[in-house]
Amino acid sequence: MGVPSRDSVTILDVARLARCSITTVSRVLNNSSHKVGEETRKRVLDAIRQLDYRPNALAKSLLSKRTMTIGAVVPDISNPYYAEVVRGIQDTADQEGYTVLIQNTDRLSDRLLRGIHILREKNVDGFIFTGGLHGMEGIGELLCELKDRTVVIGRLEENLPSVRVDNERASILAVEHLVQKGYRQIAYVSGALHSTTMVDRLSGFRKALKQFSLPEIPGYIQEGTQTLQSGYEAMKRLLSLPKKPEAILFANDQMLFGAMKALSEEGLRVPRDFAVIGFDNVPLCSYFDPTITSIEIPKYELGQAATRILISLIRGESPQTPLWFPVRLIERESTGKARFQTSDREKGRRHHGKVL
Amino acid sequence: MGVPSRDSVTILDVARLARCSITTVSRVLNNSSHKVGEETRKRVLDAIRQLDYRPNALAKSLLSKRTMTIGAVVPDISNPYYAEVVRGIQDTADQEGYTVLIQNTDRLSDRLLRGIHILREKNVDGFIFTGGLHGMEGIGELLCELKDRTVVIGRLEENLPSVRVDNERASILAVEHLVQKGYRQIAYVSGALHSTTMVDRLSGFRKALKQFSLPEIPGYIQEGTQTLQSGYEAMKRLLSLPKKPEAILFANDQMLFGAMKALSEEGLRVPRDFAVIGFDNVPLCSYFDPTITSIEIPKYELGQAATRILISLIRGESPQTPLWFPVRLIERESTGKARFQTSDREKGRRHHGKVL
DNA sequence: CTGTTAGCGCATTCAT
DNA sequence: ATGAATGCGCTAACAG
Repeated sequence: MGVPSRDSVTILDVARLARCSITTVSRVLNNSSHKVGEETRKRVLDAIRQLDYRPNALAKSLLSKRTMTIGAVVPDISNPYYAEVVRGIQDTADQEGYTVLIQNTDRLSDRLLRGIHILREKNVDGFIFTGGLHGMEGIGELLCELKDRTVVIGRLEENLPSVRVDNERASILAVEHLVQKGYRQIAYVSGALHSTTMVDRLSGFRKALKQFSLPEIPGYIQEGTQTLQSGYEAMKRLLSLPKKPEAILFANDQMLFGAMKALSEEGLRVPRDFAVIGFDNVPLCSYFDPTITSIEIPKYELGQAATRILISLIRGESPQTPLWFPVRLIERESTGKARFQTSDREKGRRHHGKVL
Repeated sequence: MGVPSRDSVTILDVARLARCSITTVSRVLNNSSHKVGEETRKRVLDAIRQLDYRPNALAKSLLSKRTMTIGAVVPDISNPYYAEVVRGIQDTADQEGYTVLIQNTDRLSDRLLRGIHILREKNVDGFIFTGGLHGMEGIGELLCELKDRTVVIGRLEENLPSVRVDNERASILAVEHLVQKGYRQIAYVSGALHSTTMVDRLSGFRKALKQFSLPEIPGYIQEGTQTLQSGYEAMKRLLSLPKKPEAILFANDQMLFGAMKALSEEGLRVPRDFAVIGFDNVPLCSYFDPTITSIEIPKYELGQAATRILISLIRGESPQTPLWFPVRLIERESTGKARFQTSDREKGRRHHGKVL
């Protein structure tokens, strides 16, 4: 089926084979409201099939000013968190006939700018930004220029359409959970603070300490870089503190997993010696030993919603925004009973050091 | 800087402001070999800046037949393995001024077809395929049509330019390592066999058994689906076997991690009770407890090389292909000494059941 | 050195 | 019901 067609079958070729004008071909192609004779239509359809004709999206776009392409600017596609968000974007875009162009920034402001530049040059119909740069200069006005075709996941820029999760509240939720479980000396391992998400999670943690009248002990807030290694290192620092925490909240699961290694190296166990809780609820959480309590962020859904909003923006509609997404705490073993909680008799034995 | 320009500044606007013809503008834009007067050039450059003019890639492409876009067809971008490959593709493409359009197939043949269709319609200059569908019909001739602008990572189709790793040899390497460590009852947990990669890893395992004169014991080859859960389940099945294996090779690290949970649920430990070895060498391997021996696949480099080859193909060159990439075995604790190997006195106590 | 012109492939007036 | 002509923004022949 299909002639060994050269790649450049144009609408003109079809018209010739169907013995009609390109206008007519165009009409059956886009089933235009203009009436086309049954006879002719059939001939056209036939010609299209025979030639394996596919309309050239470029030419169409040049005319219509719409490329049916949206641009997504993300920190790093190989980061599982963003990979999931992007998948949500792609699937949703695909359903609506859009295609997605991705730019990685590695959280570098010049790469962000460059990414936007490239996407504009490629005439994308709209933009989705995620992985906000905290405190980045100059980006604001640039984005405002694109206000009518941009959606932000998070809060890169206040007055842009956006899709969000309440990271502050999520941290509070986590601390509340720990408090209910009887933990009071709570430490926090933050991610790098150039992301608004990480800024919010940290400030949520601080608010929670206040709210539950917990002490903020010096050294109990460590900053990592979202990586396994940085979690490992942060944990080492926490372990070297004179007064060790009872529970630790990590700004993402990766750092938590890194920290687990630091713990096992010292013969310490979770939740016996420490309670830990993570952020993101990656699949491994339910397969780790012990299973890990974590705050679930609806990554795929964020991408999906952002795309839906963007497309409706492109269509000239006025979608509701910002759209808030709920976060949930998934309780697992890692925040179970600690040794010092097993019985009243053991009270006071808390910090007598590890037991082999 | 920059007038609040409507988004439709064309080359004509620039020409008018610079009081010259669009040709001249075009010339300074692409620093054409045609000489342009210093005076004029300056005026043009100025106009461009004032109007914040950016050439329309669409129009350019329509003319040049080149979109500076390449299409990548992958199983699933949210799979960390492919996310890494894609990052290699994107970075390399970006360096060369190309942009990347990604299509996810979820390993469904109709989505593969659809993906190719979309990419052709968008006039990508070339294709990269990865995550080969094993035994897929009809795709061969379609791909051959695109032979001069397609690179395959793996072996989707034999006679296409490609970048490969020797997955068969990798399995043999793994088994060899286990044999050297003194293990002989070796089981294998495969991934889903619709991917050529998984087919090769399995056949490599079988070859290795022969090569080292090891027994292929019934039930010692399990098939999973690359997920944590399927690894967990496969391990459960292995544990229910009358004669349990001494060592297990997993076709990817995810399944191995899932299996670790099954082991710990039974109070079994690695490498004390079982040696395990994975594929892919994901970062977590060095942070897990115990650290995991794994076969490293140069994912990023594969994407990078495929892109380089594709671009040189597009340029009409004749790059060397197929290009083979080496695999390495990264030895860690998970293939260390087993209990039955600790001393000669313990010989014969091998399968006396677990010890708490 | 600079400008005029002719398309690239298509959708869309406006005629017929 | 059908077609001829126009132009989207740009580059490349081809004149001057």
